[in-house]
Amino acid sequence: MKHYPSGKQYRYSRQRERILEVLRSTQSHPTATWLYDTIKSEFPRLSLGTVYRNLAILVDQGLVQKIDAGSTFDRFEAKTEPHYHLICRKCGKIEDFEKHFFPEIDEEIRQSTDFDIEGHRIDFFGTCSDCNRKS
Amino acid sequence: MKHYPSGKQYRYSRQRERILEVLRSTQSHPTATWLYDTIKSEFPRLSLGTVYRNLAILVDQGLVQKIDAGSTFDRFEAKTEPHYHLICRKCGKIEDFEKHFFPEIDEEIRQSTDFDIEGHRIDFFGTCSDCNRKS
DNA sequence: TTCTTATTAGTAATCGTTCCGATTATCGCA
DNA sequence: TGCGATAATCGGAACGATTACTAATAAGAA
Repeated sequence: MKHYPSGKQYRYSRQRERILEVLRSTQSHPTATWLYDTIKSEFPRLSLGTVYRNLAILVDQGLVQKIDAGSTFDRFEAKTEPHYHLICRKCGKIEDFEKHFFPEIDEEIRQSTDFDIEGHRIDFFGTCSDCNRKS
Repeated sequence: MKHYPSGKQYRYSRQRERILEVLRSTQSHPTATWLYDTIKSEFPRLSLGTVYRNLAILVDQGLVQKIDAGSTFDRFEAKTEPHYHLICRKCGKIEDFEKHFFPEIDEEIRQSTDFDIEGHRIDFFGTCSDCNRKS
């Protein structure tokens, strides 16, 4: 997703207002295309690019969260033991973290949902030591 | 990624063996393209499709893990309070989970790494109640 | 209203990933 | 060993989500 500068002042747009309304009114976690299809009848000339651009702006404003892997690429690893990942927000580097594992949290979750929980993943976000040194 | 049936018998392939070797020998979390570039010199006629297919097979065999968002689409939500996600492995549905939050695990991780930890994400994987009913 | 400039629509381009047909390699079995 | 069945490869085209570009439109200040 394109990065929009934090703190920028944006003009009002009916499309963006409506995108936020729809996002707030649903329990699901929509894709850009689903939002486009949903609002298209209200804005017959709506463009998919407009949906993407406004989502990026809403993320910049802190009104919307994007659920992703922190990277547009699939990444692979041969380590199959349970472990967590440290993901650097600046350079995208992924490091393994193996000092702690929390098997007990699966059990805590199982007690409050009807999902059949198989396991979990934890990603820690932050800045790696290399990027810290540079800035 | 294409799904390969679990438990299937696969024939030996030099390309696949090498892909696994390289994955096991690196600390990084490579992309398919990086693997392709890395072993291209050993297999001058290597195809990128071969890398993708063999990665999918290795994942099926449990020898490799794929790090992704569980979906090829970006997904968005307007809920900005901290919460976790329940992701259904069968239908891809994402549900919010808000009964527990574990702020203390950031602190535990901070003590054993030089990453500057800002926060974390937890995704629980399993089967949703709808899919459980159907099967 | 008028002027400036951010936003939009429409379309083309990009890029990671998957698919397809022809060729090659693996491997069970004679 | 050699044969036959078929899985795996290669090369390139196709696909799908996302981004980039440009002319037209709309927001908002004066």
